[in-house]
Parts: sequence; C-alpha cells; structure tokens
Amino acid sequence: MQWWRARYAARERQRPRAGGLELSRITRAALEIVDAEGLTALTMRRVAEETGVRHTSLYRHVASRDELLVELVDHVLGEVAPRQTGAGWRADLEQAAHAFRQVLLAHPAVVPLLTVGQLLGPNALRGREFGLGLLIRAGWEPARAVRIYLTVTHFVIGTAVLGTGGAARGAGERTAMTDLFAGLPQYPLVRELAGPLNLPDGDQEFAFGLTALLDGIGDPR
Amino acid sequence: MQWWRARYAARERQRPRAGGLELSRITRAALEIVDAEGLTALTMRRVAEETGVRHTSLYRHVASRDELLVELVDHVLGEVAPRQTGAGWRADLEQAAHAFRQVLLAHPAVVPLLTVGQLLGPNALRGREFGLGLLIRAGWEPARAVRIYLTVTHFVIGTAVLGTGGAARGAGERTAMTDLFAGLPQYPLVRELAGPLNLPDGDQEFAFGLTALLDGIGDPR
DNA sequence: ACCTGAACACCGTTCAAGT
DNA sequence: ACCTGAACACCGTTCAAGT
Repeated sequence: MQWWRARYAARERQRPRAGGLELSRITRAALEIVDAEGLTALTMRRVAEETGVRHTSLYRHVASRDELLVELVDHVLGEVAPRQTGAGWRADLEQAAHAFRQVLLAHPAVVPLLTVGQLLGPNALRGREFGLGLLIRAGWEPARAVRIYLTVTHFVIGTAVLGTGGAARGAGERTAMTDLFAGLPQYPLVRELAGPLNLPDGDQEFAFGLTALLDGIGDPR
Repeated sequence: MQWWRARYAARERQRPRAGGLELSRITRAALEIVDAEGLTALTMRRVAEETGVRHTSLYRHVASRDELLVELVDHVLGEVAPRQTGAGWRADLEQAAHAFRQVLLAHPAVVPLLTVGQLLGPNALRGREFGLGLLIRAGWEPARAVRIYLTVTHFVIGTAVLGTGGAARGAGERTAMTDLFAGLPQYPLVRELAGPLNLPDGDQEFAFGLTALLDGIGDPR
C-alpha cells in the first residue's frame, strides 16, 4: 500500500486544536474498545463516543475505518520490544518471536487485522530492521535472512490468528465438541483423539512448531 | 462450536419444495460471488438475488450470515482430495499439504474464514481422519501425530492467509512500496532488501517453510 | 483547520402474512 | 414447510454549514 506515504504526509498537515482530537487519542480509544469487546464493537460511532466527539469528526483525522484499522495495527506493533539475549542469533530470534507472540496474545481482536495487508507502519519497519539485522550479523546471506525473517514472522502471526480463533472456546464448547465427535463413527481416529485435538494448548504448539522450524533451518554457511 | 450438531439435525428437517431453494444452491451461489468479487460482496441480499429469491427467504435455510460462512468453508474444504503417493508418510503429508494449499489459492476470499473458528464440518473431519491415519500408520505416537497434524495444517492455513493478503498487491503497488522504503534512511536493511522483502513468492516461502518444518520434526521413534 | 447535523445508501435480522 | 413484504436498528461515508 502507498497508504503509509500519504499517511506520513497527512500527519504533517495536522495542527491539533487545544483540547481537540488527535490521531493518537483515536487509536488509543480504538484499542480499548477492541480489547474489551472485540472487533465488531469497533464502529466509528463508538470510537467517537469514547473520544467525546461526533462520529463524522473522525473523518478529519482518518480517511476511513480501514485506515483506522491500519493505524491500530501499527500501534499494537509498537508494544513489541525485542531485545538481544547475548546467547546467539537463534536465542535472539526465539526471544523476539516470543515477545511478538505475547503482544498478539494480549490483543487477540487485533490479530486478524495483521493478515489483511502488508505491515508497513513505522513500528513494523522497526521490527523488520531488528530481525534482519539479527540474522545478517549472524552470518546469513541477505536473501536467506529475508526468507527466514518472513517465515518466522508469518509463523508467529499464523499460529496467533489460528490460536485466537480456537481459543475463544471455553470448557463448555470443548466438551460439546467431544460429544459431537462421539456421534460420528465414520471418523474413528478423529473420535479417538478428540481429547488432544480439542485441547487448546496454543503455547505448546507454538513452541513445538518454532523449534521444528529453526531446527530445520539450521545454521548459516 | 456445537453448531454442527444443530446443523446436522436441521438438515434432516429440510424438505425441499420442487424447484425451491436448497442449502447447496445457496452455498454454491455464495462461492461464486466470493470468488468473483470478494468477501465484502457476499451479502444476504446478493446471494438471494443470485438464487432468484427474496433475501429474507434465506433465513429458512441458514440461521444467519455467519452460518452461511461456516457452510461455505466446509464446502470449499470438500474440494481437497489428498491421495497416497506410495512414497512414504512424509511424501504423503507434503502432497496433502500442497493439495490443501492449491484449493485455498483457488478461493483466496474464503481463506480468512478458516481462521475464525474450528473446522468441524464433514469435509474438515474427513481431512483430519486422513491426516491422522497417515501419521499413525507411519509409526507416530498418537499424541505426537495430533501435534504434527495440527502444526502442518496451521502452517498451510497461516501461509495462505498471509499470502493472499500480500498477493493482492500488483506490480504497481510493489514499486510504490520500494519507493516508500527508499525514503526511509532510518531503516538501512529494510531499504537495502526492499526487493526480496516485497517480492510475492508465496509458493517458494511455503516450500521453504514446509521443508524446514518437516526436517525439524524428523522421523518417528 | 476543525467540528457538527442532516442525509444517503446499504447492511443483517425479525415477523406477520400469505400459499 | 416455504416464501414474501414491510419494518427495525445499525452501519460507513458525504457534504454543506458553522467557528
């Protein structure tokens, strides 16, 4: 998207009135709503209500609801704070992946939004720079570093988006599912393994997958 | 979701009038709309128009738009036809993963829907049975088989959902992105690697990730 | 430059009424 | 049992008018 270039330019034009609206207030209100009540609760009217303004005023700061969502995503990405462990590139990468995952788990309603477009906001780019630097300093050839960076990033987002969909199910739903399976004799394995299949252990699956992925990737050179 | 149990029951109650509506006609119309014009074009009014009926009639066959989406997802899953290669469990699993991916690529607008809930339709369960059978026959311990099956399945869906978001960008958008990066000196690596970072080679990334994943998983025992 | 009020087109869903 | 028509509440977005 060339959105971000236009956004960067639009922000310069902004000259907030004393006590008036600001983009950051809108984004913050949006995140609060979404954290508390999910994505469907995030309407322009609701955001306006929360920021003490009429909903049509929002269009002065944001071109559309979609643009608000893009801003929201990068705002959340700003919470990721990867650090160097001093224990080598793989430990650094694993630490960054876990830090990223933790932020996503803290804002499950935002996660689906990470899949709709490219992540090109300032915070997303900061993360890219960090990840690529890590891998290149470790000796990976640039093209390979890009591949590894994208693969791991997509793995983190992918497991998060699938986990939060499934994580919505409580214990009640889980037993209902086991009941459902019990009534389907045509799928013996599905039925027999209903327990582990329906256990929402996203963290273990994440750790298993990340380890396998990095084991398979190996070392530079 | 206990949806499916209710759905299975509701279908029994159905007694279609000659020339009347049928769930399968609704689902097929929905897929056509979504394939041609994307998910936002899939409104109840639009589906009704396509099936030659008033939009309120749809609620006789489907409880809500969400339920229509669930039916649509399982309908698409029905197109996946994994087969045994005779070249071992890993080849079988890779073949199934590719077959799954191909179906998802053929219906990009449906892909995001695979992330909203559990996949419990009849076609989804058929796929589970196939995948689990494959792994258990290969000698994997049941709990391990479940883990591997879910990890690979989630990998396929995850890369598809992220790829189709990025795949929307044409050549024009790609150069616009490279231009954007060129103007951001604070991210030297992002800037230097803009080419590979913005090249939409989802298939290669998929192959790379799947190979790494399975390499890392290793062999049974 | 920013905010407001009225208005538009478009949703999903409900329900009483017909056959 | 299935289909229809009218109606409801709720969206995102536009635009002329105010300060």
